[in-house]
Amino acid sequence: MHLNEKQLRIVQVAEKLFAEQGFAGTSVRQIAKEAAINVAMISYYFGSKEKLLEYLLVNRMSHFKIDLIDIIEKEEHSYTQRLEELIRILIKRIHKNNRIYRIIHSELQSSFNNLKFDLYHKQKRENFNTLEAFIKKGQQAGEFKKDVELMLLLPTLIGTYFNFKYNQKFFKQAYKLHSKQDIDRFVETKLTKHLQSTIKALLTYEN
Amino acid sequence: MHLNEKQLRIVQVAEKLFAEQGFAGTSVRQIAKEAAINVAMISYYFGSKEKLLEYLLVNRMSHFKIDLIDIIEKEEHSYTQRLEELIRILIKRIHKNNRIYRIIHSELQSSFNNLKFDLYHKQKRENFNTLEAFIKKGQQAGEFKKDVELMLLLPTLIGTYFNFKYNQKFFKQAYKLHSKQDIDRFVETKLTKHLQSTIKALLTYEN
DNA sequence: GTTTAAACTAAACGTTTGTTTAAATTTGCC
DNA sequence: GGCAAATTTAAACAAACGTTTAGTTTAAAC
Repeated sequence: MHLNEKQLRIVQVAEKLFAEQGFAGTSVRQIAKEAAINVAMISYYFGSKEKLLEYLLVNRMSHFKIDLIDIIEKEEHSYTQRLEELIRILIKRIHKNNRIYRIIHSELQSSFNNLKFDLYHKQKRENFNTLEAFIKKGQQAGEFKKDVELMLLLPTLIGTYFNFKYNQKFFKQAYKLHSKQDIDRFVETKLTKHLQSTIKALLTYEN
Repeated sequence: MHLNEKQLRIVQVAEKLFAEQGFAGTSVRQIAKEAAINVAMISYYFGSKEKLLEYLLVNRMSHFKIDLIDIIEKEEHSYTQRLEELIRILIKRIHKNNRIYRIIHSELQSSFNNLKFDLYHKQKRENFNTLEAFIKKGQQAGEFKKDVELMLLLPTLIGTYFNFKYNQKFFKQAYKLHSKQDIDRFVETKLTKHLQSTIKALLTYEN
């Protein structure tokens, strides 16, 4: 499905508002107003508000699968170096797509019909498998220690980012992050470095 | 304000539903039905749906301030031991109050009038200050290394927990956590241990 | 210039929303 | 038992909700 200019505007506004106010907290009239289109166009193009969300999720989720393979297989670098690069890419990707993650987080628990979240779970598992395989190889190579709860590595990475995001107002004043650029830079530098140090320490520190 | 039986039921049901479905996604009629009271009673006792949320937030937030002092000042234990105990208590507390945290996370970004969140920010800062003071003492004692992004320690702790929580369906099947007790035990053991190892590694591992 | 399908609009639809009302019931006090 | 206040109820309220309708405009094809 190729989106025309108006459809694109609807999707973009919906993504922003769903992320900020939740699905139930956003009315189709608000979307229409902000996208400068008639309310009926949402039903006309997407069928319903629910289906607009579905379109959003399914189409944006395809960006989720992280091309970690390229980084992981760079055998000229140490496992630690590759781990750092991997974390950098992961956080960059999540920061870029943080809106769709926020929508999923809030809708995942309410919706009983989790059919549209199957893809999410599938990609989550794939990402985990890739990461697990990499770390196990690093453990065999003796660079990473064993006895680590691998399943909780991604929650620590992703969770740290989102707890920062959810408490943005708090960190904005603490770190004097005034503009969007300030925040982008903070995520790219301080937050990424923190996570690199943390996971590296966990995987290499003995006892 | 002392709550009678019905008021208590309203507050408990509201907390559950707001956490699961969001504030906008929950209707007063649904709260009334689940609490087995008449819809009008919500307005009668709390004034409005909005004020019910406010009551919930203000009253439950008083549980947030963590009595870390007792642990921190146990000078017969090493800083590392105290750190581990501190993390255990923190996660236990968050897990117990996870609903109110979820409500705050989702409403914090939507509400412009963040007056009712001032208390939240205040307590967040206090908790951070306590933790910061403790770690700095540990650094002076030579037990903890320097050059750590202290401000991001709590996001890593709390964020890991909530990313686990938000993806509960995923972890339920991965770890075969069928009952609520299974989850409680997982949080108490595996997740807590993971965080203890992680933060300990970060604070003690050199380079 | 006429035809046809797609794009678009304003208005109306039936529900559901949070809240109020007015009457009924319960409670505690004398 | 009688009375006033507090509690509880069902019904009604206006406003907002997502969606549909019926009609108009636009644009391309012939």
